[in-house]
Amino acid sequence: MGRGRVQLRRIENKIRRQVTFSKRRTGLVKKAQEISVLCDADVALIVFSPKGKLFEYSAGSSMERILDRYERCSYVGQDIPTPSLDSQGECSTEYSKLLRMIDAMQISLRHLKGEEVDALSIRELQSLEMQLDTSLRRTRSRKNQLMVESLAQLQKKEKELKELKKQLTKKVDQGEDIEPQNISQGLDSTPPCETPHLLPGPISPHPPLSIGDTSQMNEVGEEDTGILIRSGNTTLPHWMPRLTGE
Amino acid sequence: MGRGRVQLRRIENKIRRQVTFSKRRTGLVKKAQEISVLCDADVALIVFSPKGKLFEYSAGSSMERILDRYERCSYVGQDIPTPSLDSQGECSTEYSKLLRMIDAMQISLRHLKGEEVDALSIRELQSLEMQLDTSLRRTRSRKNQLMVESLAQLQKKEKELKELKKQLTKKVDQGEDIEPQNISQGLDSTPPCETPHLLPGPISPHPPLSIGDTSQMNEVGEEDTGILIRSGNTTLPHWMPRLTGE
DNA sequence: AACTATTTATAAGA
DNA sequence: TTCTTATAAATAGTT
Repeated sequence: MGRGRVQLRRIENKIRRQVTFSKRRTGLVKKAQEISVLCDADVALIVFSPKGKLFEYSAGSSMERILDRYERCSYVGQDIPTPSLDSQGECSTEYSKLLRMIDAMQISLRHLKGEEVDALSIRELQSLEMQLDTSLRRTRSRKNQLMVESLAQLQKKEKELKELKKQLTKKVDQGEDIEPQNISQGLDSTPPCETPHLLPGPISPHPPLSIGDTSQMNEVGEEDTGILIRSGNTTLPHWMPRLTGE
Repeated sequence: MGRGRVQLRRIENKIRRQVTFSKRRTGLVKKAQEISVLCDADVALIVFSPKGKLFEYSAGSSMERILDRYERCSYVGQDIPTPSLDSQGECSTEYSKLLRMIDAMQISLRHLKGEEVDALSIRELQSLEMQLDTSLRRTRSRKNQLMVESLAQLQKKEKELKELKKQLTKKVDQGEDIEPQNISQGLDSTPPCETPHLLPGPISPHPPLSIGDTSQMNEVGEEDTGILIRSGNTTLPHWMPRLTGE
């Protein structure tokens, strides 16, 4: 996408490489954000420039959360790190203990994930079934609880916004000046539901990739309008349709 | 890039969302690879589909390496030269890795057991819910399969016994002598029921007759030699009561 | 999974 | 770095 065909190899010219890096990093982040929004996915992106500078971006959840989740997922079914040359006897004793533990846990995990159930007896299957049933109940219950809370928050927010709008309209009609801070105050103060995924992040020193659109990636803005309702409308969270749709 | 302008919001149509996710995920990975090659950068990309499936990609270094580096960076602020492969504390490095692994797995286990679900976000709860639902289906399906097979075996056995009985009665009526060994062959050779789990492979093509409860199709389906159960009496297996109980 | 009409991303240039 | 522009790429809708 540019005036020349792209060669898939390292750009030798230092300047050009730096420029390309900057541009493409921006593009990558934008793509990441788009897939997150469009497809309701959690995305984490970590980039180290050749100079060792860190750039990070996450969408859907915080980076920390996504990385935790990643570890949880990737460990399951993962082969156990090679017991690098058990050199010391003491070491390997403890080590093998852990290995056995991991082994057992992996089996449990697989069963709870419905894998390898062919290896189970009827008795075991029954107990597993009960366990899963309980888990499912609790999970659904908790999910519902959060949804209800979230919904309440949204309704409250909507109400506040309407009120605010009314006041603003009134002031404008009176030709008065409006304190921007008032607006912020009105919109802020949100402890509630599912974090919207702004960067809590440490990095990204350089800023504002003011690319042509609503990029919410960057800078640690101290304040933020926070939750789900940006762009001043009543957009509902992604799970909302389920309340009525199913 | 497509026939319509892209709306920056969640795609409601499930199919379209899934397709878009797949396409864009591919694109994202490609971009990540390109920036890595062109600009000599290390890139790590982690994506969770809305269903909770993990996709990962890394370029320049291994995912593990990049995440380690990330953690170090995010604590401090700037890069630290790559630590050459475990050179010093081989033992403790490996060991602590196992510990972390165990830690992560324990959390997964708890969640799958419906414990500590309060710590999860709505998103995560949804994905957990789907996972559990799948597991439950599979477990029930497999259980049913075993029950059906077990039942079939029992019926077959019963039939054989009746046949045997008929023959014996006949012979007795004819006043003939009967070989005790014949009887033994017919009746014995039987450990307790509930043995259908020694099979190496998938079992039985019998459709899951709706015995226990409603369950869905199971992806298993292979040849079956109809081996199993060597049960030789008409004692019902322990799970029988549930057939009527549920 | 393939095919295009379009929209997007971006390499060069300024 | 940022803007502009010509062009290469990505991809939404369709088959």
